[in-house]
Order: sequence, then C-alpha cells, then structure tokens
Amino acid sequence: MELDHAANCLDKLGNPIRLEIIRLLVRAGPDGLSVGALKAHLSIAASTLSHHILHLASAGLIRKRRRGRVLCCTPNYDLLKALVAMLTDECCKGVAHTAAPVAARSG
Amino acid sequence: MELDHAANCLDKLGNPIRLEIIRLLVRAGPDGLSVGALKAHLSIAASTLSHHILHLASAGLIRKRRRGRVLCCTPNYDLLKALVAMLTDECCKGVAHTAAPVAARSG
DNA sequence: TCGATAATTCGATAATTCTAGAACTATCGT
DNA sequence: ACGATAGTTCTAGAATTATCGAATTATCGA
Repeated sequence: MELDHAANCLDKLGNPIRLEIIRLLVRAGPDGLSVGALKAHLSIAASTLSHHILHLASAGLIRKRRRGRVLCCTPNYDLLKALVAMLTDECCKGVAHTAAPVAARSG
Repeated sequence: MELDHAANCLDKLGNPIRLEIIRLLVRAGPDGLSVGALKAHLSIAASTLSHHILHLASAGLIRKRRRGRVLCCTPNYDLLKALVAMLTDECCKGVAHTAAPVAARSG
C-alpha cells in the first residue's frame, strides 16, 4: 500500500463522524446499513452524511449497492485490513516496544 | 481508546507529511531522529515541520526530548499499537472477511 | 558575552474541509 | 402519470488547516 493512499484513507477515518460510520457498518454485519439507517444513528443533515459517505467511498473504504430505493453501505474489509497491516508494518515495528503488550483487548 | 481520541490520532496520521514523519521515526530505531534530520528528509520549511511535529506530539503520537541543541523525536509505540488495536477491533471484525488473509507482509 | 546552530512562535495568506438548505434524480406503489 | 420515499448534487458560508518568512528562544563552544 502506497504512503499517499494510506494517508488518504487515514485522513478519511480521521473524522469522528466517518469513523463512527465505519464502526456502525462493521457492527451491522454483512448486509451493512442503509444511508437512512446511518442517518438515524448520526443525526446530521442528509447532505452532510452523503458528503461523508462520498469521502469514504472515494477512498474505497466502503462499498455501496442499491436495493430498490435503499442504498446499502458495507465496509471494504480488505482495504481496512491492508491499512492496518501497513500501519503495523510501518509504524509499530520499532525496537522500543519489547515490553508487555498494550491493550490486548481481543485476547 | 475513545472514539474521539482515535479519530484525532487518525486525523494526524492522515497527513502525508506526518505519516512520513512517523515512518521515518520508526525506521530510525530507538533513538528516533532530530527535527533537523527530519527536515533534511522532508524538504519543507522548518516552521511547517515544527507545526506538524506539534500536531503529532499534541496527539501523543510522538515524544520529544532535548539533547543539547538537538531535539530528538521518538514514536509513542504504545499509543500507535493501541490505535491499531482499536482499528482492528472496531473496523476489521466484520463477518464478511473469512477468506484469505490480506497482505500478510509480516510473515 | 558573542556568534553559530537548532528549533519554535508569530503573523499572514492560501487552500481545504465541514455543514446544511434547496433543488434535483431515482425508485417504488398505485 | 402521480405522489411518496431515499439519496445526491449544488451552492455558499464558516471554520479549520497548511504553508512559509521573519522574529524569537534555547543551547553550545570559544
């Protein structure tokens, strides 16, 4: 993964609303959530939400697919995982962290 | 890790220059790099670099310690790892990614 | 103390981002 | 076709961020 692409993705995730969108989509399971469902959770203007969704979709972090009138959004796990892998590789592989693991919440 | 704090950190990392700073620091090993050394790598104005370093330090992503006239910057691995853990937990734990692992570069 | 080096702070400007209302497009049900 | 629902695009103002040069602070060596 290129540095610029990674920075772009991180930039998108660096907005609280957009990060929350991703969290909601991940928690929602394989079908994701509709834009309207997201709107109900976030209580922001529809146009603002659309704007953020466009950001996420442009970066490739989410996918949209139409189901009738409803537009379902799902996370792009591959990209998210690649991003995490890049972060781990480039930013966490230092020598100065040989001590106890930090916040191993998933273990 | 709180959502807002995570978003703040991601926002800081979402700038190509700042992400590159972190990369350079991680690659540099336990002693990190001086501001001047970073400047030599990045070819931006000193004040601009200082500005970005302030961002990173304010978010807690790097640490600064003075050595005479030189200011050495080191990554805060604990925070970086907590951030990655949060991303993994909240953003990658979906059901739709049971296939082959992606970009397992660290193996 | 003086001069040089390292880095920050200040001040101004350019550029980007966030937000939301209004208008518009797409789809469905009748 | 018509009306209702779901989202997007357009437009614009407000707020934030990025950038750099100039001035400033801190430290070292003589």
